[in-house]
Formats: sequence, structure tokens, C-alpha cells
Amino acid sequence: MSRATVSRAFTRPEMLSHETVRRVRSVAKRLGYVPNQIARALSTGRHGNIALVVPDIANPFFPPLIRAVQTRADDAGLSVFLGDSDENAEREDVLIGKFAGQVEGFVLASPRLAKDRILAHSKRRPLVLVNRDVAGIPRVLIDSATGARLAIHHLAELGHRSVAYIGGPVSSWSNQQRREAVLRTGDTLGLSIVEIPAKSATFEGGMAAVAVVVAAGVTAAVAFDDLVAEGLLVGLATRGIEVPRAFSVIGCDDVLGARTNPPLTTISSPSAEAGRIATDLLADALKSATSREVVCRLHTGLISRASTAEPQSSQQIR
Amino acid sequence: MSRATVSRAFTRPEMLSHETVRRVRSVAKRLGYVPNQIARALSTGRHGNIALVVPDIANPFFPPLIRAVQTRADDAGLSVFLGDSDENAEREDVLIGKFAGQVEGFVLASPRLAKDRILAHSKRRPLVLVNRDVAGIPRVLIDSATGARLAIHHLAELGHRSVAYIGGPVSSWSNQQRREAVLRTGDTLGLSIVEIPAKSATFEGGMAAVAVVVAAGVTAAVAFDDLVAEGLLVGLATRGIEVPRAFSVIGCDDVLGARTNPPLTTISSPSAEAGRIATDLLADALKSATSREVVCRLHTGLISRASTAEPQSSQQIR
DNA sequence: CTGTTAGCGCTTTCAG
DNA sequence: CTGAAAGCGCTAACAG
Repeated sequence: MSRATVSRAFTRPEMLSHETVRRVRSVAKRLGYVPNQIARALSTGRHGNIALVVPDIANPFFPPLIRAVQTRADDAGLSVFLGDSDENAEREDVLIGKFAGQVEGFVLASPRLAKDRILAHSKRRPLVLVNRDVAGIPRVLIDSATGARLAIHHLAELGHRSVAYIGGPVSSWSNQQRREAVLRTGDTLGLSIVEIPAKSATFEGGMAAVAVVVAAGVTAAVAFDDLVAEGLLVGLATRGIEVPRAFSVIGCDDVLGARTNPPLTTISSPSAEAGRIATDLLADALKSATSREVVCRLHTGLISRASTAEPQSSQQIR
Repeated sequence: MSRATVSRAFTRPEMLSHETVRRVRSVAKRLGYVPNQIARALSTGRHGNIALVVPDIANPFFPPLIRAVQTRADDAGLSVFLGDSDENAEREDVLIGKFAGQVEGFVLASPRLAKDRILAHSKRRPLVLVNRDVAGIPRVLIDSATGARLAIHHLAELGHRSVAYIGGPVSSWSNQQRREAVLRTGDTLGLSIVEIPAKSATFEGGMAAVAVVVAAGVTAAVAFDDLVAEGLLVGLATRGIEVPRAFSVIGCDDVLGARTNPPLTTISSPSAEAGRIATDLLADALKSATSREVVCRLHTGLISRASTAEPQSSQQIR
């Protein structure tokens, strides 16, 4: 009964006789013995840990993604460290550095980090991106541009002629996607689009934006995400502006379901799907070591609820 | 320039001459050398990893707690694994077992696990509980009972005579706390309390409960948490029952701010504070190895917004 | 202040 | 199918 035998009983039982395995296991249980994972990791160079870094765990967009990553990681026998960068590129950099020594790879969701830093980190460890488009790095992209286009078309069909885009974080790839799609589609359709940055991509940011939205004289707004849209909704209500009768609003991500009043029309976002795929991609990269370039685009759509309608007849154009 | 010197240059630079440290570091940088954390962990027996297990990361109660744990862990030089048990005791057990080999300790938030299993795990690793009261294990308890009492008093003062308690997960310590406080206070004040379990502690569960709440003939309800309360709110609105004019509702946890319509009166919950303290407790336990029994109680209060009012004059008692 | 020497607990050839 | 022995890369006495 050498240590090698014990080791094999746990890692390659097929190499041993049934009987031996049984015996080792039973004695181990009796003694409360469990293999030391650290030692095993040192010996094999593998420990099955990965890290997931998100900009803000409190943003409802991320929890479903986080869950998906965890579930999937679990299936692949991986454990996941979670890091929250607080929307801060530098903190993100530090976090990644801190994890680097103890993980086999990373999933970076909506990273705010500069491209060259991402590239640098990817030299050291396999790394897959969600909602960030860096050539040479495997990535899964939720293409909210398609949804944004649909949103503008929807608004145009209803008769809106001038609409606002309430922007999100400037370093957010998703925001750039949405912004461009809105601008471009508005242009194509002959709508006038006014860009209004939200102070922060939050409920409060949305509320705060109401004043300038109203001043802008638009009849509808599409917001960077549902949180901002919700802020818009209650800000509007506070001012006695009825949605959708007097004003239409469209959100993005579909994290609120029909909870708002009125239920929010929004652009769907398969975030769990993104997390799942990203994790699979990473798991593959870990075993094949061949990090071929993969980019996976996920589509979005418009979920029509009750926050959009035709503009009032007396349409004001400033 | 022995390996020991290199080691010391990274872990105890004060033992070396300035010059040597500088040289080692510079060479290391040039070569891209970084100490291998696994090997270090094997040698020292310490690696600074902890695990945080929550029942449902998508429940807005947890993200602030998770963040707090991470931030605090970071300050203490710890990295955190996150596990989501999906409200499932068995999965929780498995998760803990999986992590046990690679963490120095645990923070279990609102664990659904049976007491003896918790005790068993605590034998192997230091472990601190949030919102779970198991004698012998360090724990931080958000005492929502005080808030629940205030809620019932508030309702009684407004003139309500019969109110419903919409329950949450039965294995939840918090739910038991709230339920008992509501029942007891109602009793003291001579109110009639009717208990209604939510099918699930979610928005949908709240909506689904509306039918039986209405049938019960109560004039107010306090819900297990804000999610359920929100479901109640929109379910009530759907039936044309005006809140708070015709019905009052109180939530718990204060995770929605003033987002609901009407803004929800609720019981505050210092979840971030709880996470912070729990992490500090664990960090202490890790260094002192003296796991003295600590229990920290955090108080809650009633945040009065606009979802409660006097009952209608024609009060119906079935 | 710096070098030498044992391990930490496991996996893994290589022999039997 | 099982045992012996050589590390994985680092830290920690113990000497100098």
C-alpha cells in the first residue's frame, strides 16, 4: 500500500484492481483523508480554477451571466473566483493580476480595460471576453445593434420623428454598439437623434436625465439599459408626463420583465447564454491549448411591451 | 544568489539588503518571473482563498453583500470563490465540499443547509454564517424581527385590524424571524394575522399570492421581501386595487429604493454591513485560529414610503 | 545579510 | 496491477 497506490485510487482507479480501490477508499474515509488539492496542483500544474471579472455585480445584467458561468464551470469541473471591478479599469487590471497566479484562465465580462492591457494579460493566461471586441481574443458578443435598429424602426413606424439616445459608460463596448446603431438607423430613416449621456448608467442617472430629455423636445427615448430606462420612467411620471401616451421609452437588456409601470418595451439580451458560451470557450482553450480565434455573436430582439405608442398629435419639433 | 534569496526578496524583503532586493526584482522582471503561488501555498499551508456561498445571486439582496465581502477580503489579502446554491441545500453541501480543499474558510450567506451539516463543515474549516443562527459558529444576524415589529405597529396605528404575512422560503432563518415577529406582534396588538406562503420568494410568487390575499379579506400585507412585495403591488394594480388607498403593503430588505409605484414602504437591511463584518470575522478566525463564539446582531428599521395608509372605512372582516 | 538543506503532499515514470 | 524514487517550486530552519 504505497502512496502511489493511494494516489491512483483517487485519480486513476481504472489502473487498480477493484479490490484495492475499494480498500483504499474505505480506509481513507475512516481516517477522514482527502487528497490535498494544492499538492496535486503543484505536481500536475492544473487546479481547475478560473476567474470571472465583472464591472458591477449589482447591475442586474450580470447575475444571470455569473450564474451561467458558474453552472457551466461546475460541469467542466472548474471553480470560479469572482471579481468586481467597480466599473474601474485600473481596479480591473489589479484584480486580473491578483488572480493570474491562481487561475488557469479568465472570463472578462464587459471589461473596461484598455485593449493593450487585455492583450497583455492574454499572453499569460487564456482569456475570453464577453461584450468586448478585441481582435485575436476569443469573445462572445451580444449584438445589441440589431435590437437597437429594431427599436428605432419601431419608433419610426409609430410616427416618432425625433428621439433621444441616453448613453451609458463611454468605455462600454455595448454602449458604443447601441449608440452607433441608433444614430445610424435614425439617419437612414430620417429621424433626428439627440444624444444625451446619463450621468451614470443607473436608475438615478435615468431620473437625472429627464430634465434634458424634456428640454430636447423629443417624443421618445431609447436608453442604454433598463436601469436608465426605469429612471426615465419614474422621472417622467414625476413630471406628470404619461408614458406611453405623451412619451415613449425603450430600455435594453430585459432585466426587469413586466415589473415597471408601464411594462417596459426593451431590447432582449441573452446574457446567460453569453456566460455559458464564454465558459465553454474557456474550458476548450484550457484543454486544447490551441487558442484559435473564435468570435460568437448572439442576437437580440425587441420585446414589445407597453412603454411605446404613437406620439401625441401636436408633435413638437424644436 | 540562491533560490532562498529570491524567495526572500519577494516575501521578506526586510531580511535582505536593499541592493539585493533591487537586483533580484529587476532580474525577475526582465525574465518575467513571478513566484508560483501554488508552490508557495504547498510550502506554507496558506494561500489566502476563501469561499462565499449564497443561495441566489440574482436576488438583489445578495449583490451588495457579495461586493462587501470581496472588498473586505481584498483588504485582507484574500481572494474569494463564489458559489450559488440555487436555494438548494444539497447543492450547497456539494459546493462547500468542492471548495473545502482550496479555501481557508467560508462565509455562508443565508445557508439552507441543515444544522448538522453546517456543524460538520465547520469542523474542517473556519466558517462564518450570515443570517443563520447556529450555536457555536460565528455569525452575523440581520435582525429583521425588530423591523417586522415596527411594520406591524405602523399598520396597527394606521388602523388596520387584519393583515397578511406573505412568507418566504421555509428553510430561511430570516423568514422564520420575520414570520414569528409578525405573528407575535400581531397577537400582542390584537390584530388578526393570516399567513400566506408565497409559491416562491419572487416577483411571480408575489403576483400569484394576490388572489388568496384578496380572498383573505385583509387590508394590508407584509411580504417576506421586496421582490414578493413588488409582485403584490403589480398584482394588486392589475386587479384595480389601489395601493395604498385600498390596500397597504410593506416589503423587506429595501433593495428597490423608490423605484416601485407607489414607492414601497419596507424594512431596511444592512446587507453590505453584514458582508463586511462576516469577512472581518473570518479573517480574524484565519489568523488567530481561536474560533471564539461571536454573534453580531445588526438592526433594521422601517423605511416609510408611500405604500401604506389607513384602511378604507368600510373595512371588511370575513 | 545570504547560502544549504530539508521537506510541503502529490503524481509520475520506471521497474518489477 | 503495484511499489520505489524523483521531482513540482517554494519556504523555513539552521548555519555561516
